[in-house]
Amino acid sequence: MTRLEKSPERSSEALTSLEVESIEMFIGFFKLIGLPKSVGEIYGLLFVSPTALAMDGIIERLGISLGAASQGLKVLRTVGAVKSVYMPGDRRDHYVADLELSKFATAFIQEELKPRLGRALERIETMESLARTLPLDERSSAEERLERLKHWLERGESMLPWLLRFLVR
Amino acid sequence: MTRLEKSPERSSEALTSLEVESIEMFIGFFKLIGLPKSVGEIYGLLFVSPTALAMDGIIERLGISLGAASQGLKVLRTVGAVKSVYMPGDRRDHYVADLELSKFATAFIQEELKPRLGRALERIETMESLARTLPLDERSSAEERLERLKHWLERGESMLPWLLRFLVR
DNA sequence: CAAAGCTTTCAATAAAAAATGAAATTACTC
DNA sequence: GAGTAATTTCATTTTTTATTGAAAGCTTTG
Repeated sequence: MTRLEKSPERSSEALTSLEVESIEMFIGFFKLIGLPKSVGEIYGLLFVSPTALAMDGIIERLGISLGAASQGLKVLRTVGAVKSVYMPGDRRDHYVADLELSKFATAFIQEELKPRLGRALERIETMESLARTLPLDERSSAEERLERLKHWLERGESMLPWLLRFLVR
Repeated sequence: MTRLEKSPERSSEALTSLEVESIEMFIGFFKLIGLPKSVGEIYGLLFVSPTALAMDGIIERLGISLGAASQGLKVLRTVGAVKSVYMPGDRRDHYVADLELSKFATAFIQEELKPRLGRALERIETMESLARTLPLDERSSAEERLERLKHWLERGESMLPWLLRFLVR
């Protein structure tokens, strides 16, 4: 059975302007949530790709390294932004962009925002006990501030479920 | 009229545990929205400070450089996270933390999120015209994806005013 | 208006983050 | 199960970002 000549498509051709636009846009979005350029590049390319792409195709097209591609795809997979698709007769993994864009935001909220708010609220408990050991004049101002911060964090925390619901539809 | 001996308070004493907790917490929050450590340090210190602090006090207490302090305070001022307070008989500026914590989030939304969404939506227009020049088979998949992304971005944009209203009370 | 105090600026340096690619690992094929 | 293809890992290098501190620029004071 004759096997593939690897990625015969337009692997090493220059990026089209459509691809460039997409890539630039997603680089920006991903940077916003703290992900490196290479991750945005990969997603941007996949987003406008009409076919699933194998890792070596991505590498050639974007001119990034093996390591960056592998790690970038791992991130995208764990965030659910990309999924791999079975291609009969080809042993490479092939990737497509998952179009549920809300997943990025959701992952960011669940994995960054929510835990950070939780930890901050714990920290405030600690700070409140520390404040109780202060001389009275300093104590009251510290306590007021902590109270205020706590309030605000709780407010933020209470908003997250709503936000998540909004995002998933 | 006898003038100040500069910052007679506890300027160069080690940080208290309360201060350390506060600083660590704010470093984390500020990093989340892409601001450097020094900015978080300054805000964290000011947040639990019962008195307004001058720049040289901040420098001594935190052990950061003049430049970092000046630039950090500038950022905090422009974001509205800190305000300077007049201290009679002292020509240095004195800073206090603004307790309207929502300002950070608001500034982030107004200055990062909103413009980025706007630019992305423009970009999509461009991409839509580019897509129209594609061969038919590629064209329809690209158009579907763009349509979907556009929808999602518009949704996000429509949520921002609500979010802002929620944050400001 | 000169001198001193305070703040900002910015070129140089240091620290952190990301990318590279060779080597190790895993998975598939015959 | 040996051989090869695909993928991951990770020590090193590159790039990016933040910090430093000397010098310049304001402002106040006497």
